[in-house]
Amino acid sequence: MALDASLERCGNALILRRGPPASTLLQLARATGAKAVHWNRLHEPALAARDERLASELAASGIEPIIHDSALLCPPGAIRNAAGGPFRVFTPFWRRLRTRLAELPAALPAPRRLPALDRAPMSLPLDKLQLLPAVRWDAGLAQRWQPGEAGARRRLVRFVAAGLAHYVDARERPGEPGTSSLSPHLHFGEVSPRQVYAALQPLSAAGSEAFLRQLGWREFAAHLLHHFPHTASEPLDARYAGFDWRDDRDELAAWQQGRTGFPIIDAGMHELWHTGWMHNRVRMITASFLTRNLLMDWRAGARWFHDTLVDADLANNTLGWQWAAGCGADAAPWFRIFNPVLQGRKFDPTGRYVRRWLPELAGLPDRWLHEPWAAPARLLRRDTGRWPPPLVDLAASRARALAGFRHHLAAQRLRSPPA
DNA sequence: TTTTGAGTTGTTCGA
DNA sequence: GTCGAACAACTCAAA
Repeated sequence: MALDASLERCGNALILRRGPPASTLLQLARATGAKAVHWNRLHEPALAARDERLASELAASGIEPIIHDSALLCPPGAIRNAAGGPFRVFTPFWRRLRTRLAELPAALPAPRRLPALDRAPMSLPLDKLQLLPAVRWDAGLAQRWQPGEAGARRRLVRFVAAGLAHYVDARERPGEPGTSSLSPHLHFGEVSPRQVYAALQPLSAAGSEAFLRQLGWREFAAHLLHHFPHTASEPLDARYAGFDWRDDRDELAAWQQGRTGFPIIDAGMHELWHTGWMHNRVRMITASFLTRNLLMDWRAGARWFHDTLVDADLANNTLGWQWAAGCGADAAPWFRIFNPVLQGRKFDPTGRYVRRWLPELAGLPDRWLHEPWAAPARLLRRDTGRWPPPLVDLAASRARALAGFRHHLAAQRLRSPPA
């Protein structure tokens, strides 16, 4: 209840209600004599449409809707290419957005006082909202995250002071705390990208530009979903619309539960399950594995990530999965298939990440850590002996994917030859 | 207006 | 062991 605590410090309190947005807010506005309702704009298409309806219903009842823009550095409709259309390639998009950052209005501080009402309206108790799952799978999340503005602020300050200088090198190594871990806080609006931009000033520290560029990806994802709202469920690259993805429930479950036999994949899926978060490098490796080595529909992977990530964000998730599957804007080319053994060796060379999430492999020497099936039998102790054999053969599954994509794209060309 | 070059995140193969 | 080529096709902006 971090928000309630913040409001209390301003001399006020949070009021919880449950019901259809317009009628619930109208009732509350009448009970308190409010003349206006303020909120921040959301850009996810369904939520933007809901809020637009809400605004017109409030206005029709004489309550002024006042909408603020704090979720993004720049509203998605505002960035256009020379032809007036949306960008579909990141770098030109980022160059354009980058030139506009200096003109951003500064982030305002939170108000010190919010005068309390004479008669406090009724609030539902928090547990009435039933926000927590009946089966408490979420115990590990509380250890990793501190929700609320204070937790977000602390993370931002610590990252700028200690993380930024090593960001360029450390951000690719999942075994080290090299990234900001701000994603859930940004998603829930506990810190705004403009506050992050302000905290990075004067942008002279090593890593500032590289980190800012990652905020640029967040903007690009929102930009794409805004201009191409169908991409949450359909590929942006229409050539892939009819691709015949495999559908194997057992293999999907093995991937979800981290039982593929590939340590970097399984470590990632365990990290996701236990903390609600996964390092970005490992998101790419696990997504490449599902969509290419297992040749399964990116939407199945996107759904799992959306259900398990604490930073689950429709725009970012869609961009990431379509990138990995090769069917999005500026996507990985179809022939780029990550090899989980090479990726593991390259980005987790000392095995810190794999050993943290897969303790049964902790005793294996670095040399074999990313391919336990190839280790000499004398090194496999009883605990590592139960390690599942690889779910697929890497070379064969790679060849299957390449043949499948090549065949599909050739058939597409026959159907619709280039103009 | 047309041409040209670059573009987040790789792997494999053969010289 | 190292290195370059091949693996395609398309967007965008600068020249």
